[in-house]
Amino acid sequence: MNQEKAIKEFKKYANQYLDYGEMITLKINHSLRVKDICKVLAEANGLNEEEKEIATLIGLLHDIGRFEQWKNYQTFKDLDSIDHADLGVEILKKNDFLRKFISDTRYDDIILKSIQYHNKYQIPENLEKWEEIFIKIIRDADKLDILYLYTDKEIDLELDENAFTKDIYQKLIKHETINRKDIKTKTDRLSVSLGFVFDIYYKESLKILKEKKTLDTIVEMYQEKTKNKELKEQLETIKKEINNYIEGEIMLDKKYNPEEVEKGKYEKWLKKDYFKCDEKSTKKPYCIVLPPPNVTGVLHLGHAWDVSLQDIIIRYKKMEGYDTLWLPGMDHAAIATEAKVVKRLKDKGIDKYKYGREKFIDACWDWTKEHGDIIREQWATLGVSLDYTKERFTLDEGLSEAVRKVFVDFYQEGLIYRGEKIINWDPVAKTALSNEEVIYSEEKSAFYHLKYQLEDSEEYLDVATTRPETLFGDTAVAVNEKDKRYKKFVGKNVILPLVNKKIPVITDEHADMEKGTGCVKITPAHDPNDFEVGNRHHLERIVIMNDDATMNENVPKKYKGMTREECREECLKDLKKDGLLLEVEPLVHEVGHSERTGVMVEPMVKKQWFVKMRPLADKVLETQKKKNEKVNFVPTRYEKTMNHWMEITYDWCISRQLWWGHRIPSWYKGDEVYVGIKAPKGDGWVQDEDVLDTWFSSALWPFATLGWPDNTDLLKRYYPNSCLVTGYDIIPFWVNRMTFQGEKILGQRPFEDCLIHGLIRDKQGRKFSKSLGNGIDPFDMVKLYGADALRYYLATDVAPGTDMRFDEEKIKSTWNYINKIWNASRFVLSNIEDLKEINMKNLKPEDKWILTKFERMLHDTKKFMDKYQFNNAGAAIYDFTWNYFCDYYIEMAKYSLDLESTKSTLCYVLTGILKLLQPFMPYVTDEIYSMLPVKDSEDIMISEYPKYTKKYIFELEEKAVDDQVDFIKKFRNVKAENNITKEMKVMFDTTDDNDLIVKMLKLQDHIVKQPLGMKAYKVFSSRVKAQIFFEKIETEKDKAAKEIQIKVLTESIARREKLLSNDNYVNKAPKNIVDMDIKKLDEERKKLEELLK
RNA sequence: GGGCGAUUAGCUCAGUUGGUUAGAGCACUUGCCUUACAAGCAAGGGGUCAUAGGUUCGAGUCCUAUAUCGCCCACCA
Repeated sequence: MNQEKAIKEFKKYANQYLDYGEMITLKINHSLRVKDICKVLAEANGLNEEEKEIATLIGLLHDIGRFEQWKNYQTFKDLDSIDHADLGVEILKKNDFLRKFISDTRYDDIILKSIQYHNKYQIPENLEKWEEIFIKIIRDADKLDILYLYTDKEIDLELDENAFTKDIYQKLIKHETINRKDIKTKTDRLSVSLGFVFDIYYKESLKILKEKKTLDTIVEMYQEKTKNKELKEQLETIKKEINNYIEGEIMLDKKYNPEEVEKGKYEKWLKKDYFKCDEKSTKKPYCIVLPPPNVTGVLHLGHAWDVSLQDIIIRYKKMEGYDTLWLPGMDHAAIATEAKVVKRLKDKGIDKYKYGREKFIDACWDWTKEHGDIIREQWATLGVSLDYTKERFTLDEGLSEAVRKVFVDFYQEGLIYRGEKIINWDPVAKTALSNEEVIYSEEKSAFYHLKYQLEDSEEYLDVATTRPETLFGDTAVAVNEKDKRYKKFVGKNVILPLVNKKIPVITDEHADMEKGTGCVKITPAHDPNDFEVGNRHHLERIVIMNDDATMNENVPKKYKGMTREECREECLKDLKKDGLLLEVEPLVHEVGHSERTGVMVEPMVKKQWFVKMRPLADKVLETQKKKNEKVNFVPTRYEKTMNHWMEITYDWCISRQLWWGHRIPSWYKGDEVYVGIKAPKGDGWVQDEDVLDTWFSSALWPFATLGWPDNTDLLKRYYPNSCLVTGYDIIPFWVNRMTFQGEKILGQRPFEDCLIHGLIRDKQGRKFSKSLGNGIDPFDMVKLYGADALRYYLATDVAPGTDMRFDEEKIKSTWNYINKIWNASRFVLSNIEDLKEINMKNLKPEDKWILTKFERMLHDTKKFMDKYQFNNAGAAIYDFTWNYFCDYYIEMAKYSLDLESTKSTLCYVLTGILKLLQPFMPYVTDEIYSMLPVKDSEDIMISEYPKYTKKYIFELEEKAVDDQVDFIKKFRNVKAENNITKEMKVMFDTTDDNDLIVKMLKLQDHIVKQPLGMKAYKVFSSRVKAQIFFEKIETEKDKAAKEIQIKVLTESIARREKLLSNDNYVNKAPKNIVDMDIKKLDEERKKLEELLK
């Protein structure tokens, strides 16, 4: 039969891949090539081209594993002539890349396992024996990751002469970039792709078992085939076992799968209204308002960090019995959003100004809706418990009302005024900017020394400037009064170059004798300092630029219409021509750029609205001195950041020449100005075209969202907010402004605590930026490791207030941690199914021990949680869970799983761990909690946080078991260090009950009652003493190690002896510290004695 | 120029009012298929806590100076 026909035939069966028998028969009969089998199966599984290729590779990898004679294979001569399995081995041996590739995917384990099993279950001679092995293997199936069973050589594949090895080898090389996740998925789908191998990949087999398909089918099939009565009966038993297994033990997959766990949970929580606050509740209120993300974009890692911290606080407080409100919302982000919408329209060929204000604002609302939906979806993915019924927007009706009221009130009080000042002008967005919106960056430039000729004289002034093009706006030259060099010039006029206008030489303190030449040209309309000088000397302000920073009619015709940059070039040329350019001195200096548009900011005189800051800032500084009224920053050092800002702040320019935002509630008619919440009556009034700085509205966020200016129940209950969480970069923009607004408007701090976190950087410590291309999408991390792992990592990686370097490895290791919890839970759950209630009677010492350890950990954890030290809280729980509960208690519990006390303890402690972790990992804890046989509430997130109780502190048992653990560790250490193996015998010198130790160390077959006549090594803790007898040849290395140990011990003993003989120390140091030293000294002496024997 | 912070293992970070032999994760070495987990278990190696002084019975921790790095603010004719 030719290959084509065979493939066609095989295709028919490809979808029924569960029937191994058929597959084998087919493949054998048709001599199908592995390549073709893979291809067909890939197609049947609906894989695309690329996946198909990977599938083929996986097929080969599976195949490598079946090879047994690899040890005999010596050379790698001819790719085409060798068996593909040989090739696999050779590739493994010779190709580092592939080794790594396979190692990364854990395939080397699979391969090793398969070889091991190959050895364990000998290849049978005939079908009868084959069945026996098959039964054995089915019995083992639930314990194994993967099984390979080879029939015999006859049914191996026959490769045709054009073995595909070379081809596949090439492909393997090509696929360096396949990541593990892909392999895993594809493997699952293809785990039965090679019919000549029985590979029951665990996950697949679980599915199959659950669906009661394959194993039943296979068992039945072999029941039919076999004539052996005994076998038939055995198979029947297996069938029963399988059924029990399906119904009983299998509740959780062997490996933690975040995708499965997280599916549907958020919807469930929403449906049950778990996130809603309860204004009517008698519980204590706890409120956080979410820093509203800008609707400009989607959430990034920084947001994920920010919301994770808040969610942890909210979930913790909820479990602690508070009525929690976490109020979500978004920020209209005036200039940022406007810039994005302008760009979007521009891409469509639409000009903002031609489009018109109304239509433009509609376009902004469309943008807002689109991005709002994405952001809400992202919140859901992260599992954050926001109360969506209270969601707000900084530009919604209520906020608009609040904004207008504040504006009008402040205006009437004189805290808001309109005036001409130098402001930072963004010539692209054509709007004013606040100081905070200007970013300074270094730029290469030059000091240009210009010749300002004295009127009617040959003498001149050397005026240095970095901006020669602004000379058209010059109205004076200033020198310092004390500067003797220029005394004679004062009061005279100089000729302004290029325009030949006379301007006066004046004295002003602004001119610094030390700097430059000591002469400053004064351009009052285009420099903040010069503006001040101009005010002092009543100088004319000549604005020389249009709003787009091109030169206007106040410059000579030649330059009109040029950009700033063009004008500078042209001026320099002309100055040089006239011999007025004295010197060009290269210089690097900081130049201000617009945060949003990136363009160089032009200082310009403009009429703008301002908030008078001094009285507001002073009020904050006053309040911050009062312990019970101030905003408490965590960490406290950020208090200084705010205070410093409050001290140096000056008037806040709040008007923006934009369309998207709160329009200024001010109307004009001729010279008349009306400021009010509503438009004035009568005709002819025109409203101010400008809108307010976005931070003006977000500064009202902590109370406007709760209903202010109405005195609502919500406001009364949740203001001041309990806590605010944000990054330190936002302190000047937002935290400060919320603080003075809250204190001014409501007379109280906006929030009691302010938890500050840092910025996220990449692994090299660089900021994430688009230009570097080092951005990480948090939701890619969620896809790979789950939201729980991401949240836990973000919350626990660094101490509060510090920057974080993003490290994917750490998220991976968090996955490991969750997997550990997952598996511990599987173990516990499978052993406490029949538990009806927690019964703490007849506790064994180890039960009391773990309960005590738990209580102690709980005590610490709560302390850390209350101080927002999630890194410490996380570490405390981690240490307990892994190093005490998993490594010791579960191991100890294995010997008394039938006792109710053990089951109760397991359940109690596991429940406790889950509850403590719930705020960090809401999804996986919800999943496991839901399977507990005994629990105190429907879902974990509404359950009570464990309360510290002395009831479960058992100091005696704690010490006793601590000592046993100490002994176990020491014993293992001695064993490992001395290479003591199976032959050892152990004798306990102490008569106490050492049952637990014997079991934990698996010493049952090694106990002797009398000392043996061979080398003995003493192992002792405070209470347990034992001797290990073993044959040992002491090597040089051992001797050297012993020497070092003796040296270290001797030094330590000497140090301690000296310390303890120091009366100063013994008298002044705390007793427990001294006692500790005495105890340690004693132990060290004993140990040394032992070593010197 | 003013202010704030950092410097601890190869890497990323903890380290509480000064107190046991300075910890964790990853990486590394050795052994292990151990009935929850091999993405695991057991054991181990690895640190002059940036440097120099000081206070103290005792300093990673407090003080002073220096170096390096980072951030914020201001200035920049």
